[in-house]
Amino acid sequence: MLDIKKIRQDPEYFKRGLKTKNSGDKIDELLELDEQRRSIISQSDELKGLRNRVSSEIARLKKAKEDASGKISEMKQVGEKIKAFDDRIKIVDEQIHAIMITLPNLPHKSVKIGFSEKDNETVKEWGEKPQYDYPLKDHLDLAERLDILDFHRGAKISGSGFPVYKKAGARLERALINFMLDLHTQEHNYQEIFPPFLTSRDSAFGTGQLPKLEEDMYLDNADDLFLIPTAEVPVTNLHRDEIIPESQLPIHYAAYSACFRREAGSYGKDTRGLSRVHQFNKVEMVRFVHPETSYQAHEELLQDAEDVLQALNLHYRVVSLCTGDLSFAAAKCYDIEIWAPGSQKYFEVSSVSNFEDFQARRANIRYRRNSDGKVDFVHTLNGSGVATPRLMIAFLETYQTDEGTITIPEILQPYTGFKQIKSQI
RNA sequence: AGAGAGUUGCCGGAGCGGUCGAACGGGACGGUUUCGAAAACCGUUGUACCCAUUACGGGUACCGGGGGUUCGAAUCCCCCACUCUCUGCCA
Repeated sequence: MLDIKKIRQDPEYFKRGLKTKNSGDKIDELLELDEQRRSIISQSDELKGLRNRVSSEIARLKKAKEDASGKISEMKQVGEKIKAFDDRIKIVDEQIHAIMITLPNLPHKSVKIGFSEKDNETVKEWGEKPQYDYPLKDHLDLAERLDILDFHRGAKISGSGFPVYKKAGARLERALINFMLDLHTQEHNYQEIFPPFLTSRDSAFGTGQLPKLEEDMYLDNADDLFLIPTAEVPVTNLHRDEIIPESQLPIHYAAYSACFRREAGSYGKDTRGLSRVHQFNKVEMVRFVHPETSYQAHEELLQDAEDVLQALNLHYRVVSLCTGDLSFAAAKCYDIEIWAPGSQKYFEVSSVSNFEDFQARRANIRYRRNSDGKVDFVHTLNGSGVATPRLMIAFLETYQTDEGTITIPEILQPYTGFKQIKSQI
C-alpha cells in the first residue's frame, strides 16, 4: 500500500513512478475522493463534538432532575446528520480503498526504467558455463534413465505439474532443502520457521498476493484459505498488526515450505519437466528491517541466496529487474538465474526483493523508534534461497557424467548419504 | 463437530448506560535520594484520523471484528472470528 499522505504532497512523483511500472493512473481520482473524505470527516467530527458536549450536559440535567427533553430531541436530529455523514464517509473510504489496494509499489530510484523483461540488466555472473567433452542430456532424460522423477504418475494422481520424486531423487530433494536451511540458519543467522501452508485472505492481502493474484493461488473454498504460493506469505504475516521494538530489528527468518501455484495463463511456457510446476519446494528468507538499512539488507540477502549456488558450485547470473518487470509489491528485485548446461538455458531460481514499507503498510507491521518513541513502518524483504525444481534441473545437468550418472558434490554428501546417483537402466 | 466460559491499554486485572481513554497492581521511562545500586517517593506511559501547523495546539474515533438500540454504549441486543475447558472424531 502506498502512503496517501505522500501522494497528496507530491502527486506528480507518484504518477511518474506508477507509469514506469506500467500501472494505470488513478491518482487524480484518488485525490478527488481524498478531498471529499476529509471534508466530510471534518463536518462529522464537528457534530460529534457538539453531541458529546450536549450529552454530558443532558447527563448533568438529569442528575439535577431538570428537564432535558429539548436537548434530547435536538441531539436526535444531530445524530441523524452524523449518521448521514458517516454513511458517506464509509462509501468514500471504500472507493479510496478499492483504488489504493490496486496501486503497485513504486520502483526504487536505482531501478532501470523499462517496459518488460527485455529491459532487465545482468548485473553479475558467477562462475563459468562448465565445459564437457561428451554429449549432454537434459534433466528429463537424466531423470528418466535414473528413475528419480515420475511426471506421468504425478499427472495421474494430481494432474500435470505435480512431479513425483522417487528414490535417490526424493533423497536428493530432501538433501537440498536441508542443506539450504542449515546454511541459512547456521551460517547466515536466520531463525528457522516452519509455517502453515494455508493462509487466510488477510495474510495473502498483507504480502500483496491479493487482490491481483487471486487467480494464481489454490483456494480452499470451504474455509476460504489459500495454499501458499511462497513461504513469504505466512512468514511475513508472522508480525502482522504488531509493533516491534527497535532493539529487536532486524529480524531474519528462513523457512522451508511447499509452494503451490496454479500458473494460470502461463500454459505453453516452460511446460517441460521441472521448469514450471504447480507444487514445489522452496527455502525462503524473510527480513524485517529498519527503513534506513533496507537497501544494504537487500544486497546481503542477495549474497545469502547466491551462497547456496556458490557452495554447490553452480554457474549463475544475477539480473536486476527493470521497472516494468517488477512485481506488484517490489521496489527493487534481483533474479538469480542458474545455468542448466543440458538445456542450454538459464532458469530463474530466486527472486530477491525489497518491498520497502509497501507490505508493512498492508500488513500493519511497525516498529517503535528508540529516539522519540514513535512508531513507523518497517521495511520487509525476502528472497528465495532457493526454489528446488530449477535448482534440480541445473544440478542434474551440471553434475551428469558421460555414463549418465550424477556425481554428488562433497558438500552435499552428508545430506544425501550417497556420492552418486547411478543409472537404473 | 457439540456444550460451556472468555476476548479490556506493554502485562495482570476492574468496570450500576452518562466527565471511562478507561480504577487498581506490575512493568517500562523520567526525576528526587545515593559514591553507585537497590528500596522508597513524585511524575510520565497508546494508536489512527481530521483541523491548525506560531506552538508544550484543538477535535474525533478506537475496550476481538461488524451491525443495531439510545440524546449518550467498554457497559444492552444481533452476527462473525479467535482462545480456553469438557465431550466426540482423528494423525
